[in-house]
Amino acid sequence: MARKLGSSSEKTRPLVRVAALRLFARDGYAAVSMRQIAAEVGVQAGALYRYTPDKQGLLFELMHFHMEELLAAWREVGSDGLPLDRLDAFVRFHIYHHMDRAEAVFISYMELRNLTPENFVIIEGMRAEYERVLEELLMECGADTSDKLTTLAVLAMLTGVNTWYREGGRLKRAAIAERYVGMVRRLVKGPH
Amino acid sequence: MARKLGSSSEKTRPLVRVAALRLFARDGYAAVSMRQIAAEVGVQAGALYRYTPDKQGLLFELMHFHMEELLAAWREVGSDGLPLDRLDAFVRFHIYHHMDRAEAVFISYMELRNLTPENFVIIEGMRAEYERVLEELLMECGADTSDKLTTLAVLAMLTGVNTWYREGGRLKRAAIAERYVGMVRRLVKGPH
DNA sequence: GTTGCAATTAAACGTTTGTTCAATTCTTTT
DNA sequence: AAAAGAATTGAACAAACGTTTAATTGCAAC
Repeated sequence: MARKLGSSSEKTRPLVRVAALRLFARDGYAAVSMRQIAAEVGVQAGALYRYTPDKQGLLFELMHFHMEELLAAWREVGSDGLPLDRLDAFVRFHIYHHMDRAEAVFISYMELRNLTPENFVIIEGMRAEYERVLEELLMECGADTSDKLTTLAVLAMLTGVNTWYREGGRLKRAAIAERYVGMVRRLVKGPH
Repeated sequence: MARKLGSSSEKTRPLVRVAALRLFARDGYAAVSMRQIAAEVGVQAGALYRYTPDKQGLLFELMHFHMEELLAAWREVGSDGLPLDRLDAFVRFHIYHHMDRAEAVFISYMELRNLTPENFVIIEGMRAEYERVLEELLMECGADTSDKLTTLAVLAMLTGVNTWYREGGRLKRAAIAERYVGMVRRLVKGPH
C-alpha cells in the first residue's frame, strides 16, 4: 500500500491533466472534487499534490496552457497577402483550432470566475492579446474599429461554434469554416 | 429567536429570488451555498426551505421564469411589415431585453449543466422555441436556412453582447443595437 | 384575549470538501 | 547488495455542505 508498480511522474502527470480537463469541462470546476479527479487517474486524492500545489493551480495550468498554445499557434500560422485573405485565414484558424480543443475552450471561458484575482489578470491579458490580433486584421480590412464592437461580435460568433459543433456531426469541418468565412466577409464589408 | 418582526412570505420570497439570482450569477450555482443565500436575505439557512423544495428548485425557478418571460415578451412585441424590418425588430428586442436582465441571461446559459436531466429538458425546449423564432425570420429574409448554422451564428453574436456590455458604459444602448442591426442585415443578405 | 397558523431560529444530521503527513513500497543510483 | 530518492497510500483534519426538525415567536382571526 504505497508506491505502485511502474509508477512515474512522467506517466501520472499527463493523466492528471487530462482527467482534470475532462471533468472540469463536463461538470464545472466547483462541482468537481479532487477525489473525483484522483479516481479518474486511478490514484488516491493525496497523490495529486505531487503534481499541483492545489486545485486552483490545476485550473490555472489548464487555462494558461490553452491560451499560450492558442497564441503560439497563430504566430506560427501567421498570414500574408491581402487583408481580406488574411482575415479569411484567421477565421479558418480560429474555427479549426477551437474545434480540436473543445474541452479546453469550454473551460477557458466558463471558469474565468473561478480563478483567483491574480490568476484572472494573467489569463485576461492573454485573451486581450488574442482579441487584438483580430482587431488589427479588421482594421486593415476597413471594418469599423472605432470601438471594440465589431471585434467582439465576430469573436462571439466564431467561438459560438463550440456550443453546438460535435465531431462526426452532419456538417463537415471545412464546410462550417467556409460558411463562417463568408458570413464574416459580408459582416465586415459593406457600408457602415 | 423565532419569527421576526414584520416578517411575511410576501416580503421574503422575492428577497430569496433576488439573492439567489445575484449570487448564482456572480459565483456560479455550484460555488454558492444555501447559507450564503440566506445571509444575503438576512435569515438562517433553514428558513429558505419555506420558499424552495431544495437548491436545485431555486435554480430551475430562476431559469424557467427567465425563459417564460423572454418568450412572452417577444409574443407581445410581435412584429409585422417586411421580413427585413421584422428581423431588425427582433435584433433590437433581443439586445434590449438581454441588456436589462444581465444576471438571468448569464445564469441561463452558464448553469444549464447544473440542471437535473428532467429540468434540463424543459429549459432546453424553451430555448429551442426561441431559436425557432429567429430561424423563421431568417428564412423569410431569404437567408441560408438549409441548416441551423446561420441561426446559431446570429444568436451567438447577439447574446455575446452580454459578455461585455455594462450599464453606463461608453456606448449607449441604442447605438449598440443599431450597430448590430446593421451587422445582421449584412450578414444575412448577399449571396451565399 | 385567547387560539391557531405562519415564519423563523438554532441545533443537529451525516456527507463531503481540500489538504497534510507519516508510513510504505517501488525505482534508481551507487 | 545497500542506500537514496520518488511515488503513493490511507488515515486524519477542521471546515463546509444541503437538509430536517423541534422549539419559539409574531401575527391575524375570532
